[in-house]
Amino acid sequence: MHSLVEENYLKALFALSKDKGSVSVNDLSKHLDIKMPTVTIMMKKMAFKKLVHYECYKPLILTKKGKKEAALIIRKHRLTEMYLVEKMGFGWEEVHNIAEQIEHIKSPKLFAKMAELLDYPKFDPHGTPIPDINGEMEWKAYSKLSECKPGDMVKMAAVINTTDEFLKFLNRREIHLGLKIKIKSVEPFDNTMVVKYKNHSEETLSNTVCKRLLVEKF
Amino acid sequence: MHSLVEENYLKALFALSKDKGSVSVNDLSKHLDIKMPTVTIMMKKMAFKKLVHYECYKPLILTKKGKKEAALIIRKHRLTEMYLVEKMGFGWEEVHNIAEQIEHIKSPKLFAKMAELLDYPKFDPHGTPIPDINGEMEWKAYSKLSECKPGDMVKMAAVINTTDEFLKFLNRREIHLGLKIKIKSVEPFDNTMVVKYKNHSEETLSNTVCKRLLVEKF
DNA sequence: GTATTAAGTTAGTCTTAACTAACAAATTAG
DNA sequence: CTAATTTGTTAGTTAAGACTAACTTAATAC
Repeated sequence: MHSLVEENYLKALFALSKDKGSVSVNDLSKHLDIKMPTVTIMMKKMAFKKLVHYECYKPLILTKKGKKEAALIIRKHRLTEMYLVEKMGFGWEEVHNIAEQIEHIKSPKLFAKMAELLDYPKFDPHGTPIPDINGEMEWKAYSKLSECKPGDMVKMAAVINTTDEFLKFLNRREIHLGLKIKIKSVEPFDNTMVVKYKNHSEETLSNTVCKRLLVEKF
Repeated sequence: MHSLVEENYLKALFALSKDKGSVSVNDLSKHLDIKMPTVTIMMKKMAFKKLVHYECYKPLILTKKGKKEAALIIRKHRLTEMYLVEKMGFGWEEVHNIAEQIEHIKSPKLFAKMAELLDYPKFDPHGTPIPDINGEMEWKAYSKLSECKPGDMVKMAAVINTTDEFLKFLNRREIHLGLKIKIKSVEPFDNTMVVKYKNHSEETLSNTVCKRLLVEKF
């Protein structure tokens, strides 16, 4: 099995390589808050274990094996988040730090039981997909709220770049998954949106916020 | 906070000092399967942190602080065991290894929530008392089954020295907490007991087993 | 009460995973 | 296309927590 440290490198590599497919040593270093020389050394070790493709001065690419193992850690993380919210009554803004620790627990049975009790959930409390037991995961074709037009009616599907602070902000605005939102207008200067939902009078949402909300149009 | 390693030393010291109040370096070394020189070094570090009283060539004694911190780790362990059995459907023989890992999670909220959902349990699934939030714990005055006499009617109250193997043995014999047992006879040669319970025909239990079962007389 | 054995300590080494300082390669700017 | 900047690597150090070998103190035996 892998060390806790290695698991964190795997997760970071997986998260950062979402779009480009590869990651620079520099990005990984910044993301983990670990200095570059340490990252280089670690990449060589992980290359030896066939978790990452490493060549001097080239971008880092997870191997198939590395990708799968990363996805399985993320599976444990998201199952835990879902369990904490659904079965233990935590708020969606409280679960990240706990899941960050529990994801490293070595017990297939524990996570199998969570999955069973949750009836094999496909999404975590933030709408993010939970990889299956083989590490496979698919994003539905959601749009960013920031890309919607005035007049659109949308439903909140997922939150990205979740931080406690951002989730608390959404709590204060009573914005949650499944919420139906109508877009009233978009300020052309800074792309601020005026929206209407539930019994709220019109709310103004900055572009920073709208870029982090994924919605389904209908 | 303490490292995972330090927490394991604390737990071991606490467990071993149950009766004598102190522990030898040798005992601790054997219990943790860590060589004596390493233990000595660790004891000096923990003495510096005021977790243990250490003097060269003298037995090890936990400080008040060390005792409390050990009890709080044990609290997390036993709450977790109880949660896994009561809320997730695990068997009492499956939970030790998982709890051994979860006891190190840093999240007062997680354990507060477990305690709340379990309605502030006083005992774990093996009948062992769960320390309270201040690290206080009291054993009820149970007897060992091995110390009972023929004719005694007793109720299973707790299991000590729990190992997976022993618990599976009890499962096969359908012996569980709360079970009412009648002592038929004791073999004077090896203290083997013949007992009767539920719809079982007479069962024979070795002294090794009887010494690990705590019962309430009635 | 000395000799032997067991327990405890000291000194020195190893591994993992971090760091800084210094250097090398790649990229970007002019 | 060379110069400056950014990115990446190498070398050497550190801390935690383990080890073995060798030595010392304490306990036990006769």
